[in-house]
Amino acid sequence: MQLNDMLAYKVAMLASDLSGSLAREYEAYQLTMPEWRVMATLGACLEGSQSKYKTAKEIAHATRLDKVQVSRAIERLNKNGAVIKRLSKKDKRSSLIALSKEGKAMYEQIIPRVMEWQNKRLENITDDEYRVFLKVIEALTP
Amino acid sequence: MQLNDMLAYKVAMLASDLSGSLAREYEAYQLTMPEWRVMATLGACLEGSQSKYKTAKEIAHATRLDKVQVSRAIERLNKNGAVIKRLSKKDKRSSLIALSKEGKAMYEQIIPRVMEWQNKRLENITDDEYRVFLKVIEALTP
DNA sequence: TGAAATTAGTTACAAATGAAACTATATGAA
DNA sequence: TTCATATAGTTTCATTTGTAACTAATTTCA
Repeated sequence: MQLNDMLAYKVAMLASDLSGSLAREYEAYQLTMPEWRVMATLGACLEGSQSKYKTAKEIAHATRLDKVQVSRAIERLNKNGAVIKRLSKKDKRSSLIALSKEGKAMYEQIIPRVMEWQNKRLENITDDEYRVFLKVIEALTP
Repeated sequence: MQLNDMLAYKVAMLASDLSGSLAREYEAYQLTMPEWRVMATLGACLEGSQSKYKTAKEIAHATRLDKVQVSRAIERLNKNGAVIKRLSKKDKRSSLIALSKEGKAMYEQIIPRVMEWQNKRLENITDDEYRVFLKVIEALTP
């Protein structure tokens, strides 16, 4: 069996390539990958009717980062003014996090770049193929 | 845009899940992921007509690990007797690496487990779907 | 109630990682 | 040749990362 044939290896290669390539879109804003994921999560929830505040736990769940990474990302984003933090009255152990005005502006600058990056990556792939691709990803994820 | 919709994120999640899950198959042999990849590369080349010896550079290329990781993996595998190392006469800077007898035996124990693991993962996916999946991976990789 | 167990988030520490410097050899052009 | 440049692989060191311990608050149920 060739390493090339191996599923986990192939997917790991693709992931590392995609992540690295995508990172170039937000590195210009001095964001690390965990930081960008936190911002993306907070940005996404601005659109729906839900609260714009999320706890670190909710962010960890949405991004699938562990709580230490989330804590560190929030700390840095907060220090740089991209997110605000207020103590939850309901549960004094946790804070409620949201994008600040500056953070929202940054998010809105980055999102189109990410969309464009993704569209470019997908341009040689038909809708049908992509649908199957997503379905297989779904099926491979337990 | 939801984080969930994002290509790079989805693939990264899948990769981390697959790698972690596969790792359980070789962790029993005290191998780290780079070490397993090195062994898999050396094991795969036993089958063809090619030489069973590979340089660290060739291994780095095949595994897509960087040379530092390869150097460290080889060092540990060599210390544990899984690979042998002999100086290349052609180029005294580099060594030729191959699986030792014990290393080959270990490889042959692990490979069926990896195959089985992979087949199990793929069991809900049709051949056609898998073919498209691989094709999309191909198309996404520049 | 209230003591025991659980949970949110942070901190401290150890292991993994990666970039850059380094050693030894090889290549190439003057 | 010989000097400059390039390459293989290792070592060093700083950063990243993940695990485990910790603090503070909350929940559970006897």
